[in-house]
Amino acid sequence: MDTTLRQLTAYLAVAREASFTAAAAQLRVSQSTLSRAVADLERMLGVRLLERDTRNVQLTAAGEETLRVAEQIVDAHRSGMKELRRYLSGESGVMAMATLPSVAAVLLPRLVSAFRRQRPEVTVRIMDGLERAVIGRVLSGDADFAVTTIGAASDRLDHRPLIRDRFRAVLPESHPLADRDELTWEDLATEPFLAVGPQSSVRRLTDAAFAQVGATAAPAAEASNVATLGGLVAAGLGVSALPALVLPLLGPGRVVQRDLVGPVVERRLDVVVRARRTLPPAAAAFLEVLEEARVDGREVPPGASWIAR
Amino acid sequence: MDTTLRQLTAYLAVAREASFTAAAAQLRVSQSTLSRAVADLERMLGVRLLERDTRNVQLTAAGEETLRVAEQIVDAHRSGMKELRRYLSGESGVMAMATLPSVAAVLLPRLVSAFRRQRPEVTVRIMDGLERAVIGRVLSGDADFAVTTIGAASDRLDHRPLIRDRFRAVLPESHPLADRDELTWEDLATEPFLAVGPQSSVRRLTDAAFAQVGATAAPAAEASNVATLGGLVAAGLGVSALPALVLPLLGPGRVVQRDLVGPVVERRLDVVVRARRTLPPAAAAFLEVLEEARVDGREVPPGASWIAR
DNA sequence: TTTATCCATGCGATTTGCGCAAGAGTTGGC
DNA sequence: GCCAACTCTTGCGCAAATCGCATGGATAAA
Repeated sequence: MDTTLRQLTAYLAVAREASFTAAAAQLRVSQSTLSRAVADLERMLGVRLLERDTRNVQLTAAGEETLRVAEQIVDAHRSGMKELRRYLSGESGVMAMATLPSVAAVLLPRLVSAFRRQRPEVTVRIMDGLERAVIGRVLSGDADFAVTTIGAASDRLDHRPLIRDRFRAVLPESHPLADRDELTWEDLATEPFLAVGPQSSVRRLTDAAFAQVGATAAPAAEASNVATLGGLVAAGLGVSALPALVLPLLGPGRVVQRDLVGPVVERRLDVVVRARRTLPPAAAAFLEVLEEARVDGREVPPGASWIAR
Repeated sequence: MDTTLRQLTAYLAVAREASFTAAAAQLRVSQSTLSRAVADLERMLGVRLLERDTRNVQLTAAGEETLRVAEQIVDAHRSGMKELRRYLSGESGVMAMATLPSVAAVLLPRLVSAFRRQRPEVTVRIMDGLERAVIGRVLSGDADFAVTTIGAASDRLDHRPLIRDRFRAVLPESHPLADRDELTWEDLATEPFLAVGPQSSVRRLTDAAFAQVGATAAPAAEASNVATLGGLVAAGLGVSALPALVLPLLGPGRVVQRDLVGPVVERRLDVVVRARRTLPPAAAAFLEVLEEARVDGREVPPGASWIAR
């Protein structure tokens, strides 16, 4: 047989109070319960821990040592469980997410800031990359979840829509088409087109949109970095089309943006998690913040400050 | 309600083995017991810890964290109780004793060495001093016990005889009385007497012995340090009488020792402990060594190596 | 399709835990 | 010197927890 936490806790209280009666009041059990618990502990250890006459309770040398050990054990239990409960409630721990660079740079800062104010002890880990890499992070478990476009379904992943992000046209400030409030993909097809790199999920969508209106010309230039793209547009090399969320990353160049229709093209950002896996509590808490922010199903407005509330 | 060690241990085994059946075999309980214990733990924490289909048992993120915490707690209990049992058996801990300088220097070294060989992890603390200080150490609890003469009984102390230590005469090598094999206190009374300091328990006995033979002269000199006394005797300033155990401390001077009778005077060294107090296990173990060394009631022989065996 | 394996659960027996109340011993006041 | 008050111990009975057995349901392997 081995000692139980119950016994150690009982002994601890009695030894600290130097009284069975006082300890019983403190633990809200009857005094006889403690008498038995201590007697059992003594029997199991084979030593007298408390020297008790009817007036005083006094620790023996063995009792002192047992007190120290009992304190360690009970405290390890108490603090361990407390820590665990904080983890389970999402108050502490690590929240690891993977997402596209635009989401990471534009959407997350305010949300993370709000989340950290709510749960200051959660470590937030953000890994950004292109869709393929982001999905890979989730599949490998590096990330608890992702916010990303998702090209192909997988039975190893679950996903649900989070936000719709509409493409807008991007033109040099002085471009003739900049007069109009609204452009079409056919309008863009008449101009040299500046595209993002072929790995980007955005590229898939622009290619598809042009194909839909029967335009097949290759891009005039490609840049994987959006700021570079912004610079090229500002320099008058051509026009582009990008999701609203990406626009703040265009950089300091003088460009203008316009509504883009015919057709309206959106990319959909989903929350992606591993199938049949429960999220770590801190990550679940972050997802709540994410979805509570009324982002759900909403479209990203043209301005960048849409999440300000 | 709070988690019990039973539950944590059960979860630990299941999580480590990733199998209820294997864990049950390891813990030698039925598989249903573990199934319940884990379910209870999950219910109390309000989280699913193990994702189990009929083929695999897999930890959730919460399960991983719980595993870490459970390991800490169970390990703290296991190692704490192990340490405690070692302390209680006297294998570890501290043995603190107080004793007279002669005992400390002459009697203890061999005993402590034997004891340390037997129990290498016990710290031995020896405090030496004169009787009054030694007794004080025991009363204050600084020392677990003492080996000392004990002048006055106290109801706060228990004591039992350990060893008898006979006084012997000490003379300059070339002294006329050195011819004889055996001297009397009357013989010594005819010579200048070199006494130990008035605080020493030895002094009480020499004074009493001289009084018994009707000699009342004051000592020719006093020295609290026995080596000093030895030097004085060697220099021919007079003679002395000291317990056999003290003689090895006389120092390098050329002195001789002789049996001393008329009357035979002994000091008795007792083991002194606090009344109504249990000894720390390590101290009790040392006392056993002390009393097992067949010292009990024996007289210190003239040579210093009497304990060599 | 059958078989084997694994976890969950109903059931009954046993053990454990608990409080009440009485007992025993000591202190302090009258 | 006796009694009242206080404290720990212990007998007893009840309630709850714990356990193992046997069974059921589900799935993977043969």
